[in-house]
Amino acid sequence: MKRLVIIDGNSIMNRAFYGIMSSKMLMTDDGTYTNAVYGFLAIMFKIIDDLNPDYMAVAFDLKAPTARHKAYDGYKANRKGMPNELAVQMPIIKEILNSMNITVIEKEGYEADDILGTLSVKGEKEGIDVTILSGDRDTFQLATNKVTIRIPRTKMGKTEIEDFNQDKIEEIYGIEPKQLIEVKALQGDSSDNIPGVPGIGEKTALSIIQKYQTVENLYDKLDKNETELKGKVKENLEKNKDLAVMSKFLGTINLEVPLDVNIEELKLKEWNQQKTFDIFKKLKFNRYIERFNLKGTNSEEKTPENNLFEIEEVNLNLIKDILKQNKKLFYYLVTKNSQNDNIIDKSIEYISIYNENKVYYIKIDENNIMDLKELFEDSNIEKYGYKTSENYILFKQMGINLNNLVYDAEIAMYDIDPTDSKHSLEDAASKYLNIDISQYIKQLGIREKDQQINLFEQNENESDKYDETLACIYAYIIYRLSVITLESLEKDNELKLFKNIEMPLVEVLAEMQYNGMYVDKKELELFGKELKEKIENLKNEIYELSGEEFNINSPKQLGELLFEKLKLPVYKKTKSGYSTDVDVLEKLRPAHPIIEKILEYRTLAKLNSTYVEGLIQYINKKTKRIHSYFHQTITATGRISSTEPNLQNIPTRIELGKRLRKVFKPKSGFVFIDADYSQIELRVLAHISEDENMIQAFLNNEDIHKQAASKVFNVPIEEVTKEQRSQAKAVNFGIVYGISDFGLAEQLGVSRKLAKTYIEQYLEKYKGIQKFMNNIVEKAKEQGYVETLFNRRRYIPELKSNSYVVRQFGARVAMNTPIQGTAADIMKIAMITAYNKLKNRKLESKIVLQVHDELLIEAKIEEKEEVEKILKESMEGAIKLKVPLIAETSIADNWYDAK
DNA sequence: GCTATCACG
DNA sequence: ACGTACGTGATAGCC
Repeated sequence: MKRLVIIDGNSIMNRAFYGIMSSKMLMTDDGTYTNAVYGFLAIMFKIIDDLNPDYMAVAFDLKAPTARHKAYDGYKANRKGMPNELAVQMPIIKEILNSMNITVIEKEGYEADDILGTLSVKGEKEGIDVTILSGDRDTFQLATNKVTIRIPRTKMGKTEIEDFNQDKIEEIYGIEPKQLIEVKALQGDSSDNIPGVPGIGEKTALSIIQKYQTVENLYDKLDKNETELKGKVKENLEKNKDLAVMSKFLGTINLEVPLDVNIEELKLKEWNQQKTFDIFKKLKFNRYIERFNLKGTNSEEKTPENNLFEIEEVNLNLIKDILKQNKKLFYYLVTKNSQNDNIIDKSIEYISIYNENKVYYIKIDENNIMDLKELFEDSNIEKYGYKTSENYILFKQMGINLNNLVYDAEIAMYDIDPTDSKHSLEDAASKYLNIDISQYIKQLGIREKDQQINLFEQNENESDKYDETLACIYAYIIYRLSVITLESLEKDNELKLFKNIEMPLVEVLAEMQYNGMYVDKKELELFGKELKEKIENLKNEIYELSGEEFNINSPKQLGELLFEKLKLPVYKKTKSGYSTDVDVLEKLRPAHPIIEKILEYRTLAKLNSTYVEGLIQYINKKTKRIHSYFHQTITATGRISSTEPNLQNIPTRIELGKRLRKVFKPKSGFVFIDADYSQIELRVLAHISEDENMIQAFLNNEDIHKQAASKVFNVPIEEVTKEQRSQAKAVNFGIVYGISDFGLAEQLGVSRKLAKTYIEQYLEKYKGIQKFMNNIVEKAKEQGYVETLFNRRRYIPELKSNSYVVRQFGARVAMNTPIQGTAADIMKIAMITAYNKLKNRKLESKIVLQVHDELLIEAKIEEKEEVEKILKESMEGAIKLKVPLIAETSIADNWYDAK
């Protein structure tokens, strides 16, 4: 006799999820729970072992409402949605079933139960033994002596099963299985929110059905007053006939679901080995891999995963020989701290290299430095590395020019997902390759340094061996990452971005860091002294006005003074107490003379601590310059960021702060050439939205904020007041940020209603922008991400959030990222172009700083005209848009005057 | 290590 | 009814 097993997918997943949850939450490296999937498979494999079925199918519910929902709003209304930890596992189990060639059946408008029922009838008709595997007893109504219901139960961590066929059910309940529908009609079912007849429980319902067989017959007899029922029970039954009839409908499993599958198609087939292996590997289901002896293609390789890795200490000449054929160098640099005043205070200790399933490490010293130089300067050999900007500088400090750099693993991963902040090779190995590096090293029996606690046991060799092994694994990981991430970039249409923009930019940013900016330390210290004197005076004035001494820098203490002692009005609160930020203080300014002093104190304290004291410590003793890091893999939009120190937020808006820029100077014989993109983000917006009005404004070289004011306030352009222009400017900013009336109102200090009319007016006049904003959010929801003009991608999972606030944020991000990101891409192109022109023409002028829409070059006086032209042309010609790109340049002897 | 604040585009 | 402008980094206070 042939046998068909039909599994109730949702109910078994549910069982498995809650069954295994308590003991341990299984998880993959990226934090996806796998416990339900694991448990489901355990149950499924057990039934396959037990019954050796010929056919198999798994039925799932779909979200769409069924006939039952349509008939009764309350149906399953008290069901909570499944927890997210379970929901994420549903697609995984389906994928696995798919790889095992086990049929998954789902049908819109029907529940899994209906599919189970329909298939079981079909199977029985064809003379097949049927077993239904389900977690709940609702399916008992389907039992016959050919259709068995199997219920798994978890007891003390072990799964036991119980089978129910017609005989067994009759024995237990004293009625036929399908009469359970009648029982339920009277009794109801709280878990599905089926009402039943009030006052009737399991015992009563069962005894009634035992006597009267069906609901219809019962009511027939009741009508004719032919029953022995009496009292409350009778009364309730008579009063609630409607409920009983509807409950019967709700509780009846549909046996006639229109399914276009034949039993023959459900025949169990060979698994797709590779696919199943890949998934199990990813889920870390190693026990299943072993149990079914699954083999994937990569398991034959010599990799850290299977302990076949060979590590060799070699001479660099061997590597040079090998690479004569290969032309691809996968390397990782190990550094040590340097006592010198290096720009990055490290030097190279040794290098590891991967080549064709072998890894090598080479100690670097005076003897082989020339070999290293030859290798890395060879422009016929492609370099594949990690944190290559830092590599570039480390090499440069040794007199080596890193040539033909084609791949940086960190940047590749950043381009794939710029919002992922995990950048380490450990994270990458686990995320992209499913390799657990620390586990692997443990397997080798090498202990980490900090685990070698006992001094007598401490072993120099072992500690070295640990570092060497790790470095070798890193080189191998870089190789593997290059394969997988380049594929991924190609798939996402980001390969050009990576190859033509991101990788060439590495050298530009490294050079910027290497060049640094000269700072006149004496002048900076003098400025600091001036600040400190003023701060001291202000401090005393504030103490006098408040009548006590306190820490003005402490928002807590300041809040207590202002709002408790002085009883000033509270406009805004923070999580931890009163807000004392500028907005609040500005409002309070007329209320008390102390406010003005505090504001001034704040400004000066900030200038002194962040920009005077802060900057001084970064002046390199040897070069007298500041060598900030320019990070390429931090921002969500593609912009560069700057740290240690951040040179992208040196004050400029307030005059006193701006004076700081006077201490940034070119070296003697040089000048600063500064260039600023004019309105780059609005120009980008005009281009991608194709808005006619905004394009015209830029083509005619109009004042864009003035034009906006004229549109928003409906006045001729000549009559726009200063105030109106400034308000419209804020609207333009708002548009770029992904406008909200609240935000604009806050910014302008007007009512939300007024802000709303501004926005409506604006979008009414700039129809193209309105269309763009709507479309981009829709598109982002559909595909899950937005892109810049150069296909830089940012995923926006926020759009799927349950929280309105988070979804709104997602929408603003969808609007802002293509604008800010495209502007960032354009600037990167301009930088690469300018850099290459300076380099190719062997000019001595150097790019020293980028501030998003501004580039600063330290130019040799003799080269200044040529360089100014290069800079302007590189920026304006970076790409041709529907509107011109304008870069305004100026030449000066310090950064302050270069504006 | 987190929070509040403030500097920039 | 809810509670928001986009993207960053550094410092000081406080637990």
